[in-house]
This record gives sequence, C-alpha cells and structure tokens, in this order.
Amino acid sequence: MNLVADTAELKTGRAPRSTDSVYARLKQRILDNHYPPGAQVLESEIVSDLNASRTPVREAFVRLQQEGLLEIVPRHGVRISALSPGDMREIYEILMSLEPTAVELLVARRPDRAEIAVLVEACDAMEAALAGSAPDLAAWAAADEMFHINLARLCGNKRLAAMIMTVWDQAHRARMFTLTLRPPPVQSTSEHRAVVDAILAGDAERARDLYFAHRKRGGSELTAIIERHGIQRL
Amino acid sequence: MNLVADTAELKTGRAPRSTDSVYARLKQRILDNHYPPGAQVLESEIVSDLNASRTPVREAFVRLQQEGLLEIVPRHGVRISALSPGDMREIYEILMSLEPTAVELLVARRPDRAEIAVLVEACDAMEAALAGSAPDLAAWAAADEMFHINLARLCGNKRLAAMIMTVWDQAHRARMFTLTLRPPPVQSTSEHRAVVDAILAGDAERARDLYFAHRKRGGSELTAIIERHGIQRL
DNA sequence: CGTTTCATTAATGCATACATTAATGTCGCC
DNA sequence: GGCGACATTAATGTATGCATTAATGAAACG
Repeated sequence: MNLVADTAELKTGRAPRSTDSVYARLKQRILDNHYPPGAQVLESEIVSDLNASRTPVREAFVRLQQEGLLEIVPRHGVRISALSPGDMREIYEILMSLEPTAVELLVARRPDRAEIAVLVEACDAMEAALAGSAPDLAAWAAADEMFHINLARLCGNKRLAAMIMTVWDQAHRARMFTLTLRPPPVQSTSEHRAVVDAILAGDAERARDLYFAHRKRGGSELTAIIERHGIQRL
Repeated sequence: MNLVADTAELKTGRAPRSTDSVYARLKQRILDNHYPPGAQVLESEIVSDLNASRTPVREAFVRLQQEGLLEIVPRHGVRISALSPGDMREIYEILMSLEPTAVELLVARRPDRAEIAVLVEACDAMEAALAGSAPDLAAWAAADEMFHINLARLCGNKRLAAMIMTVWDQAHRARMFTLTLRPPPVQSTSEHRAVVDAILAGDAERARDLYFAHRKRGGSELTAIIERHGIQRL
C-alpha cells in the first residue's frame, strides 16, 4: 500500500485522479515489457488488470497513443507499439537534433557546478556500475537515463525537454534489449564525462559536437546490433 | 454539410468516429481564435457548442492537452493555452533545431523536381500574394504554412514531421496575430526560394544553414514585435 | 465438401447516470 | 454589519448502460 498514490497529490493536495494512476501504471507496464511490443490487448483486459473502469483506461490510451507507446485500433483495443529498424532511425535522427540543441542551451545559461551536480553524479554512477569485475548493466542504464533526462531538464526549455523524454521513452525497450548485446559501455561513459567538462568550460560548440558524436555513435551501434541480429521489431 | 466528415473514413471505409470530429472541430476553433488564448472554458459549454456528448469531448481534451493547445484544469474544465514571450522563445528554439534537420534529411534523400514541386508552388503562391498593390497577407500566410508543412512531410521522418507540426500549430495564432504588425514578408519569401534552390542543388549544408537563418530571423522578428508592443500573452 | 449467408456473441464507441468536489449563497451568531 | 458554518448547487471524475460493429460459428446451398 503506498501512502502517496501520485505526485500530483503532493503538489496540489487534490485527490489523485484514477486517470493519472492508470496512465502511470500502464506506461510502466509497457516500458517493463509486461505488455510486449506488437501485442494486441483488449480494453477489457487492461481494465481488469488495473482494477479501473473503462473511462480512465480510455483516457490513458489516448495519452499513450500520443506518446507513441501504443496505437488505438478502433474496435480492437490497442496494439503496443513495436519499433522497426526504420523507427529506430527516426528516433535517433530526432535525438541527434534535439539533444545537442539542449546542451547548447544549457551552456548558454552558464550553469554553476551545483546546477549540473546531477550530471556529474550520473557519470560517477555509470563508472561505478562498470568498476567491479562483473559490470552491473542495469545500474549503468539507469545512470545513463538519469544523465540524459537531467540534461534535457536543465536546458531551460520545458517543451524541448518533454519532447526529448517522449522520444527517449519510445526507445526505452530497445535500449534495454540491446544492453546485453553491445560491448561494455566504457566509451559511452567517458563521452558523457567529456560533455560535462565542456559544459563546465562554457564551450557550447564543443559540448554540442561531443553530444552529437555521442548520440551518433550510439545510434550506429544500436543499428548495427539490430541488423546483425536480424531483429525486425522491438 | 460535408459529405465526408473525416479523412479516416476515406482510408478505412469505417464510420467516422465522433471523437475525431470533436477533436478536429475543437482544434480548428482554438486555432481560429473562437476560443481565445487564456480563456477558461467549461466542458459543458464545449459539449453544447459541438453537439457532442461528454466522452468524446474529454478524449479530445486529452489529445489537445498533449499538443499543448489547452490545459485540463481538474474540476474547472480547460484553459486555452496562451503563449508568453518565454513560450515563443521555446517554440522557436525547437523549430531552429528540428526544421534544419528536416531539410538536411530531405536533401540526403536526393529528391527530384517532381517531389519538391509542392515547395516551388508554395514559393510561387507567396510571391503572387505579395505581387499586387495590396499584399494579401492571409494568402501569404497560407502559402508559408504550406511550405513548412510540406517540407516537414517530405523529410522522410514521420515522427519528426509530426513534432514540427505540433509545435508549428502552437505558434499558429501568434503568427496570425503578428502578420499585420510585421514588415511585408518579401525577404522571407526570397529566403524560401533560396532553400529550394539549395535542395535542388543537393547542397545539404547550404540548405540547412539557409533554413536555420530563415527561422532565426523569423524568431527574432516575432520576438521584437512582441516586445515592442508589450504583448504578454497570445 | 467448400462456400456463403445469417444468427449469435463479444467488444467497443458513445451516452448518461451517479458520486465527489468545489463554489455560491444564506442564515445565524457575534 | 461582518464573519463563519452549513446547505445548496453546479461541474467534473468515474462507472455503467445501450447501441453499433466486427468476429465467430452454424446452417443451407451449390
């Protein structure tokens, strides 16, 4: 039993809305692969799974459809989105455009060390996850996510941050899936560190270029894995 | 009376859904200033305005909230989004990132003349709108919109196109409002033409830079107008 | 035996009823 | 006369009923 069902409750003091809870839980289940990509799920199934009534479930469907995590198939419930290699390309093209822009904006704001402490911590966590004899890939992925989410947040453009996170979420399962198939992300970790250095140095252009290169390399790596394994949808 | 209520009907042969119709009509009314920015509107008011029942209206609310055109205020209906100067800055930062990327992708696809004919036509229409003694600003704005929407469509990245159009829509009313306050968009028109030339020449970098400069100039112009007139929300 | 059509059924889209919450106004008390 | 508690009302959040549509299966026909 959780004492605070929803963060909105903390902020507003209002009763949590069932719609929000359904949305959050359903999204979590999609990201966690409880409903696997490509799956056709009936509205009634999710209603009973989440102990909710149809109205909040339908509203959650609409939100998640807009976020690209599922598709409402009229009269047939929903289909959980499955990413094709082409979708992955689209997603990485967008991230290669938006994320470097976010870094540039962040540098332009001249943040002090305290502001970007979360980024440094994320880098530390990534290194720690790879330090032992057996790398903790789940911990590394969580730290990587922290880095990118916070970078988006810190850029000062809320719309931009929201867009990055939406696209990032779309690729979440693909990242998790390829985590064990890729080489240990040592290079990726050091690239993050270099971006932080450039931010601290106030060098917008370098930060931008580094981040772009990081994203480009990540995209190529993912694409290569997908092709090598002949994966069609994930 | 329209014979085909929804394009989805044409594609699928299915009956048009009330939800889609409500969504489209409500969005139109927001973009057309029928519900002005900042307005608090009751769910019941829109229900009676659009002759629909509450369920489709609520689903349309969710979609439009995700698109940033309104905000659902729990227990108080919706508030039509009003853009502050800060919002305009956010929007232009995003367009300055995404649109040049779209041009780059388009050039990389090596389109032939037929494919980009719509862009040339849009340029022609812009020039025609400014040709007479009394410039037809509404026609110019429509042609400008055609240019940008089609450029996004042609880039080959559907997600990217959708994101551009969402942000573009958010700024629609602001563009319409400032249309009569800005100098005649002669320079803007020639800039479009230059972008098309670069696309045809297959020069991705030039096309990208031109588009970036175009967007940047447009943003500065809009910001200047907003500041000069002391506009706080629109 | 295969095919087509119709009846049955299940699932959804929409409409509406019910419960909950916030706002408004009134009455009583100070 | 002002202030506060309570009743009343209005509006929304949620649940559910009804109508429509698509799918399934059976039966009749070729």
